[in-house]
Amino acid sequence: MLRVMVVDDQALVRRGFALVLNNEPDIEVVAEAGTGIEAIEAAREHQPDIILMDIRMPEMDGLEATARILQTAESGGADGTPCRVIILTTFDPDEYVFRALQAGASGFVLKDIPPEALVEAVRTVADGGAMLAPGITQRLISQFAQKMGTGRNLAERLERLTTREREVLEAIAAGKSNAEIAEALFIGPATVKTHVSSLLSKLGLRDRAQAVVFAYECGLAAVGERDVGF
Amino acid sequence: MLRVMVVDDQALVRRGFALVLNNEPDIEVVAEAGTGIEAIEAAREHQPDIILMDIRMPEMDGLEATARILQTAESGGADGTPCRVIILTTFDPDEYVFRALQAGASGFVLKDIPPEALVEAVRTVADGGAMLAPGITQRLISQFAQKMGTGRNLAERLERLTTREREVLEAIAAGKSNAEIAEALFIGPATVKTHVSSLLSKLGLRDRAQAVVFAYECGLAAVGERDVGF
DNA sequence: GCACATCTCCACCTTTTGGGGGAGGCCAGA
DNA sequence: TCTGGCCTCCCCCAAAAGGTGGAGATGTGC
Repeated sequence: MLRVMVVDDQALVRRGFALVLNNEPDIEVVAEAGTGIEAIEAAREHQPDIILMDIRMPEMDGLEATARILQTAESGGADGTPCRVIILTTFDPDEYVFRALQAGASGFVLKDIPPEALVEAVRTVADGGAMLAPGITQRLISQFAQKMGTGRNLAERLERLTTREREVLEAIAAGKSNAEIAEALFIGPATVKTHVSSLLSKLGLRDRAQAVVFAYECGLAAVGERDVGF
Repeated sequence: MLRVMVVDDQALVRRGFALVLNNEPDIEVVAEAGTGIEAIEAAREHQPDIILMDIRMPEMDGLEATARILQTAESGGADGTPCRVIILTTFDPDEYVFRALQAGASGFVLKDIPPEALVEAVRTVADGGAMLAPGITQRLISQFAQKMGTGRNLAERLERLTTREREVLEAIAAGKSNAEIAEALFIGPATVKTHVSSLLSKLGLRDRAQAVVFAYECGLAAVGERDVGF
């Protein structure tokens, strides 16, 4: 039995969703909340599997509440069910989607979703999947493809470099000094300087700082690969 | 009427999908293809609205074919319908998803999808949305949140900087030299040096190259914002 | 064999960078 | 009022970076 909690500041909306969900034999609405604060308390008390969360609410909005609930759920740890959140909203501005996914939401659907689709979304998310409104999925894909696709034209310039020069460029993009690069590649500092000069000239760059920018822009380096512990 | 093309190297699979789709009053399977090469030709000839594309195929795989079809569709331009592709596969390794989205696919679903869901996916994608298998959506979200989330802890370090120092850091991340930064901010070169020294020390960095890395990692700079024309 | 590219290193030089000071002006909060 | 942070700029200096030109040792392909 899927234990669901519905969070929305409008009681009528809550009742509507609860009705639809309780109509399913394997779904049970075990709690309701009207504000973010209430949601956090109720989540702790009732330990639902799924939370349907509105964004606009008094006291604390749904995104903030989502972040806090999922955060404590993680730190708590001992839960058999990690509890997953589906954001339910009337609008779909990018910023909301963005923050919702950051907060750890597993779904983001619009309130005009057909009842069957809502039920399906709940089951999908409970099953470990994620469910986004089609338009949102579309935008997520676009952004994803864009981030990954920018490298295409620049990657051609990359091919003009020799293997060694690419290795040096990678090291530069890791924030290494010439001396550190020499050590890492088991070559002399003078050789590193040769490679650096060569790759800068081939790529039309002026200094290693620009080389770092180039490495990120063309995909040779990517955000998240590196620990900035230097 | 939605004009659909089915691409799969197994004739039986094609017939199966065609049967399901032709059963819908508003959907018509107008073409079939058994290889990537055939798919490209058939797409040009029949101009379908939606293509259901298998990945594993002889001669040319579905991802390559997808990329080519969407590329020529873009360059062709004059099409009323841009033609959208749904990848249909038995497996879902990350690499495939990745390349599929890069190639421009609007959907990525597994072949064990229920018939109704497939029909819904076709309609959704034809409507401008996108449809991914729940697990894939989940992973896409994770990656997205990860990319965006890395900034959190680092962004705190950012807050230790003064406004001016952040501006200088942004300029550094744009590949500017101290002299160029001075010009851009209407201050003297000496002042720039002061700010640079200060921000490097505050962030625990050694040189401007590391500062560029930091800017990208914490989200101050992002791939795609910059034209690497230097 | 010869041409060609790559990788390795050297020396010499100029420019840039980064660190350590110090100093004046400005403004907000105690 | 005075303190402290911020922005501005200066000096001097050492280290790092970048450019130029040259050199020997490998290959690989014609």
